[in-house]
Amino acid sequence: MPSLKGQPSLRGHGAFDKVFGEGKSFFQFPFQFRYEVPDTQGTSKEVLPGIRLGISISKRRFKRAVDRNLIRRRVREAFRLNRHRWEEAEQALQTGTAIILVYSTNEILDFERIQEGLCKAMLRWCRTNQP
RNA sequence: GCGGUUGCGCGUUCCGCCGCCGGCACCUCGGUGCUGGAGGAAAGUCCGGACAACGCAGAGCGCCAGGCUUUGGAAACAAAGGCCGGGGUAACCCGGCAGAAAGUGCCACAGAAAAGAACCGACCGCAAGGUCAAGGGUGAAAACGUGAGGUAAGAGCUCACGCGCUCCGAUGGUGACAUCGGUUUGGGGUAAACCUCCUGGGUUGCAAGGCCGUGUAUACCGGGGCAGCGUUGCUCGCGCGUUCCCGGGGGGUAGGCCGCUCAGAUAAAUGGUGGAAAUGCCACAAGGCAUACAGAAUCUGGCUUACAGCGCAACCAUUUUU
RNA sequence: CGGGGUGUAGCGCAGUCCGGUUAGCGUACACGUCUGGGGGGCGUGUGGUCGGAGGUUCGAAUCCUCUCACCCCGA
Repeated sequence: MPSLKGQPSLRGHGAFDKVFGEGKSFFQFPFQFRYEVPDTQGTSKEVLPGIRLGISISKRRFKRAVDRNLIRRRVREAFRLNRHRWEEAEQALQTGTAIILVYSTNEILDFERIQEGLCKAMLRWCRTNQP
């Protein structure tokens, strides 16, 4: 998974399983957006502040490793370039949180489409976080 | 010029901006600078090797792989050559290679018979019976082919020529083998059926294996200790022993480091965007579209599979001109 | 990254080791029949590139090689 500067990426079997098991989710094309519920009695004490991002691309959908690499890099680049748009919400968090983007379509989308979908998804996450 | 065959090689390049991973050096401790950063198949994991753990006196059985020759190689395998079969006008390409006369098995249907065969048939004979394997039909496959002699009829029964096999000799070649001569013989197929012979392989694999840390119930073994019980009424001694402590042992839990590499990974870094150039296709033009197959995970030698295009060399066929 | 397995009617499976006669069974589907009707029983029938491509063989679902899917196991 991508190691973004200053923001550790989401890694380790335990972390992934926790988000998939306990977290909430919604769907915004082309992603299934899974995120960790922030205030769980302060159990995540070792976690650094900010967003930890995980990207999941199914081997079932894309058989070739080249295709999975391409999609993952496009998603990560889109996240990096548009990060300023949800910076306020990110800094409002007291503790860190984890997000997993599950790429849920069978087509390899170009960068513009991925960027559009990612921004919509992130802004939607910001709204659910601060009502 | 056009088309083709073979062997090699390349398989996009450059610049601007914003970024990623590793290493090194500074230092205000998370910034700055320097530097390295996917392939010919990295792939499939089909064979090898290194390396690691375990096993091992020596040998055998079993299993797996290979099987013409020479050379290279640790082995897989490769290159050149030989023979056989197939494709192409040609250059050339593709496939195969010990043993079926050591033995066992199988050969459906059809057919008399599928391996030491006899139904129809031919001949002798009144008949019983006997001799024979030419011709017939079946089948994927039927017991050397053609001609002549021979015979009751026939048959490699004999002869000539041809084909194949065994052995011997000569010449050429390192050799497989080729050519020629002689000799013996004429009894299918299948070993990607069992098998025989020769050669190679101990087994399991980096999730191997080692170190550190975390740390809970305790089958079992050894040592120590309090109380207790037994051994004679008591003491010593000896034995037993719930529980406690220490060590061994097996079972279970989340993680880090080494192995692990001047690419070197905790779920895994090489990207995004803009502009030129090159090549191909389309178009009168402006211009437009496309640039393959595909992404390292201990390293390495092969094999196989995928692959848009382009360049070079040799050769073949065809057309035109000289 | 290493081991290992499975592809056969719409669905679930035999057959593959040891090649040959018709690729079989259950279920589903269609028709007939038993019943006043449903359910169920009985009978008949339809339905197969044996995952794909080469090879060995007279002959391949079966043997050999390559390839494509899917599924297990191993910190």
